[in-house]
Amino acid sequence: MTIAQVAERTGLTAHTLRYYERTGLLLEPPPRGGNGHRRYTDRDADWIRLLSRLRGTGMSIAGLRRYADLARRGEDTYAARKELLEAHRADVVAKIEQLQDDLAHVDYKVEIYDKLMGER
Amino acid sequence: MTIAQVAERTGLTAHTLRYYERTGLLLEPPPRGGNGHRRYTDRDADWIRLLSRLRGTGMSIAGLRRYADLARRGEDTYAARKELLEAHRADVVAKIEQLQDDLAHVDYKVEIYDKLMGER
DNA sequence: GCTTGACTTAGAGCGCGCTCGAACTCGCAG
DNA sequence: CTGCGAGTTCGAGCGCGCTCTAAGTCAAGC
Repeated sequence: MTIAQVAERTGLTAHTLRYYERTGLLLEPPPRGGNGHRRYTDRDADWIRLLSRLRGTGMSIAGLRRYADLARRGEDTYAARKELLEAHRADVVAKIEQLQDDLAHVDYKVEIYDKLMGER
Repeated sequence: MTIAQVAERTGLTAHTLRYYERTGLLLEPPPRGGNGHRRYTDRDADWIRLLSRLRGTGMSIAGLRRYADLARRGEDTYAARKELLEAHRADVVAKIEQLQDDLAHVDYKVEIYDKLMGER
């Protein structure tokens, strides 16, 4: 798979994919074809999709790097990786709750406008 | 109320409060006491808390400014303000859904670790 | 009178996560 | 042979939202 195809499949840009690689987020740098172009496997793409989803939930690049570092060290780190994900999960749940709470106040404000405008 | 008290009540820092003022997020600059210090009213604090909550839900500074600009123009803009909030609300709801979706994938990944580790 | 502490200003600096530009190399189609 | 398009590298630049520094003012307490 070319970098453009991975970009397509993950929703990231080719620029970002190279940046992620540079910054140590891939398990290993994808090998190159004869022309020097990166050749990604499906597993690479799956890994990157996971990264992308973790980013989507607000995990920092540093967090992703920690996770990648663990993953690179093999199955000894299953427990640590699971813990990392669970800790992150808790963060996300808290964030969602905070969002819902803030949203309730926004809703309240909208209601006030309804009343001010005569409940049209 | 002093800037420190508003900071306390809103969870923002005094630095940030001055920054928000500079950047046009307040309805009007708070008047100064004899010593040149800002004197905030409860209504100021309420407004800032709303700003803070909107920020908390991911509204950009530019979005807050648009909202503040409308608010400053008086009751003619009730409808516009309500629309702005409702549009933002929709964004937030979408974001929450996306978070939950991404979270489901993280959960799935955690389960995989459970299995790999023998469901301890 | 001096220190302390809370405030003031203008403006610089920063951390994050990209994002882009410039210059280059390939392989291929016309 | 000449483009063209897709890739490459390195490094700079950027947008956002603060965050902080430096230097100053003022009021109150010792």
